[in-house]
Amino acid sequence: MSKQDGSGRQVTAEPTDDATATIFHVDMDAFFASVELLERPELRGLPVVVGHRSQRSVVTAATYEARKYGVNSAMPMAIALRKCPQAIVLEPHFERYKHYSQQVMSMFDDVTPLVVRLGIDEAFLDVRGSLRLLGTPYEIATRLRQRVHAETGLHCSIGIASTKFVAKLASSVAKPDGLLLVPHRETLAFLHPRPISALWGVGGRTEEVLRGYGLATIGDVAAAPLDMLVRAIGAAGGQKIHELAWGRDPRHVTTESEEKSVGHEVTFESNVGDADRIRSELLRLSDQVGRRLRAAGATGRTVVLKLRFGDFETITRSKTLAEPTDLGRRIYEEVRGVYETSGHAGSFSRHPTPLRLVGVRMEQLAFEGSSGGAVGLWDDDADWREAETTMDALRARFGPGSVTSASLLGGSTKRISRGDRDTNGAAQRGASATDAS
DNA sequence: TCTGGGGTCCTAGGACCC
DNA sequence: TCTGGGGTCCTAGGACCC
Repeated sequence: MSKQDGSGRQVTAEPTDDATATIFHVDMDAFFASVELLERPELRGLPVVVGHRSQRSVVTAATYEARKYGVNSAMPMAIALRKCPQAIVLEPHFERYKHYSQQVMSMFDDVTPLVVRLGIDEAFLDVRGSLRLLGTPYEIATRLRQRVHAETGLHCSIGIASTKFVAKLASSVAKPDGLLLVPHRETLAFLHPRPISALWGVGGRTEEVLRGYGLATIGDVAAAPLDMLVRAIGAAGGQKIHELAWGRDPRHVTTESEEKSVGHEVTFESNVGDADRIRSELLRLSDQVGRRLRAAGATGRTVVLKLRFGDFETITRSKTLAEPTDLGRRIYEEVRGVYETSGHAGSFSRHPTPLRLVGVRMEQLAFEGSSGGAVGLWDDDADWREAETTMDALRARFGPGSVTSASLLGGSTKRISRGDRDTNGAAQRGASATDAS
């Protein structure tokens, strides 16, 4: 059924030129960790994890040597180090990852225009239109893997199938540094023996529920009556996994869609009860969100405040505005209003429940040029827009941390900026330049 | 020494309108 | 007079994914 290819990895024996399987899922192997090892080749073969060493951090990536000890990404760093005390912890360098990501993604673009990026280290490709020019899917994938390694030193795995879901599953089976083609007619034989947790959308909770119904494999889900699945996990989810279990997945590899929300959040090193400190974080986060919106040419209509308490209980409170905005200052006004009425700052303000996380998100985005008409603005907002645009320019020149809206707001928020330790000398200079304008 | 930060999608209830 | 049905918007929470 399957054989080893030249690099010692599993591939299906036949037929490798199955033109019904043209969808690739390309997944970089232990991406962040592998990029770090390019700079630290002496650490090859050792258990390496990427992540902060701080109290509340989690593992961002782990080499396969570390995974042998049960270490996985998203695992609390404390637990990872308990499982593998000799693990070498490296700080993440996101700019580096972005750089390699762009390099690799542009190689995908050379193969086909039908590329959908999934985060920083994965993509779907449909090579349907490239067969005549570039060869069979198997040949295209083999050359692509070789090129990625030759030009970056990184390894990737590729799953090839007739649908996205099966391709993704195939790449996970092929990992690491592998290639697996599942011909269309072998789809069900490939799917049905696998555990339900392999289904897209089935995480820990859903797996538990489905196991309660006696379902263990994808084949069990395929054989289960649809109304039982709907009763178990809801209408949409039930339908979806039933379709996936039969190898049906209508999603095409099409160009990416617009973002639906933009947000930032922060987990404190230790819980914070002080409402003023929370307000200053909200200002900083609102400012970041506004900056992201302006850079994307978008405005948002709904602001969402997120609070996580010491016991991990998480609440959100939102408010939809009459007018959309892309200004950090407006976002802050609204999110602060929501915060003041959330009960955290209000009646308990003398002894607020300590928070472990605060977040700010904008939803209901509208993009420049898209329908919906012009954004209505108050005169006041026009002035602020000018000020924040100036801040954007200063940041572009002097660095991201050079100006903060705390320094810009001045006056009543001086109290807040005092707690903002990011404000440095450059920020002060930037702020006065802005104030003068 | 227990849980990041960026998101998407779904559900469900209530308000409101016709 | 004691109560329909459909549609849309808003809000809150939760599961899941990378």
